[in-house]
Amino acid sequence: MQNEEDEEAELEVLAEFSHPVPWQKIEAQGLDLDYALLFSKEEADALFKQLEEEVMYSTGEEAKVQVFGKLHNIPRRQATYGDAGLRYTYSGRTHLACTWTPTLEYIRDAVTNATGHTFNFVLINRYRDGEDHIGEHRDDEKELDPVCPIASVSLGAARDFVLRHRDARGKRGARRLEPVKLQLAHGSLLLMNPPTNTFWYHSLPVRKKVRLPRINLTFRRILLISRGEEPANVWSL
DNA sequence: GTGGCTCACTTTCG
DNA sequence: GCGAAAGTGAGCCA
Repeated sequence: MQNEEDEEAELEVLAEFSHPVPWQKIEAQGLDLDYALLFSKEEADALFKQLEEEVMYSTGEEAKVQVFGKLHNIPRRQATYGDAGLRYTYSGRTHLACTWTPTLEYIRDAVTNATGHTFNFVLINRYRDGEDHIGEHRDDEKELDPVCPIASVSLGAARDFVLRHRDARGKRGARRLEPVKLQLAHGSLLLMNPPTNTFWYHSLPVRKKVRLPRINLTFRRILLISRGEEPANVWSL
């Protein structure tokens, strides 16, 4: 009897977030992605609005990066939230994660419900319009749990997302591997499964025609460091 | 000491 | 005008 009640309670919890998620699998050499629409338009609209009110983005020196000897403002806004005490470094600067907000916890739990994975950290990138962007990079830091995918939730304007194999980059790519291009929609979830981030770089290029903002949340699981004080290095997409 | 890697802006080309 | 690609260096790390 008790077991039946437990099962019922568990089903209620699951139902809170359960959406019929029709996953789309995207595969190439060393690349393994799952893409789905996680939130309805109405729910995504509401979440976007709440995040606009709740999220506190980095300012000042934390929002700058040195590239080729010159200091630039990063072409987007960034914030980090997560379990207490988690830290990360960005271009030589260490940041402390803010504690979860109710909206971030809701989205995190929805992602967990849809994927079966748990996350202790989220990097938030806000792209004001199509001029804001991020260059090619990988999220392959050793502090990330190697078996846990990185889950990317998109809210707001749809933006192109481009992946390129590491051997196809540079003046003359060693191998002819076509880039993989996706459009990340409002309310969508993209899972980057291992070993994608070992072999593939990803970027969010400039798109002049995009006039509206986009908020991207990349949920990760950072391994807790038992000794030493090395911070985790975390990027984005 | 050395080599690999990283970041965004500017310029060039199609 | 737009998008893609190349060229640009200081700092960090193994």
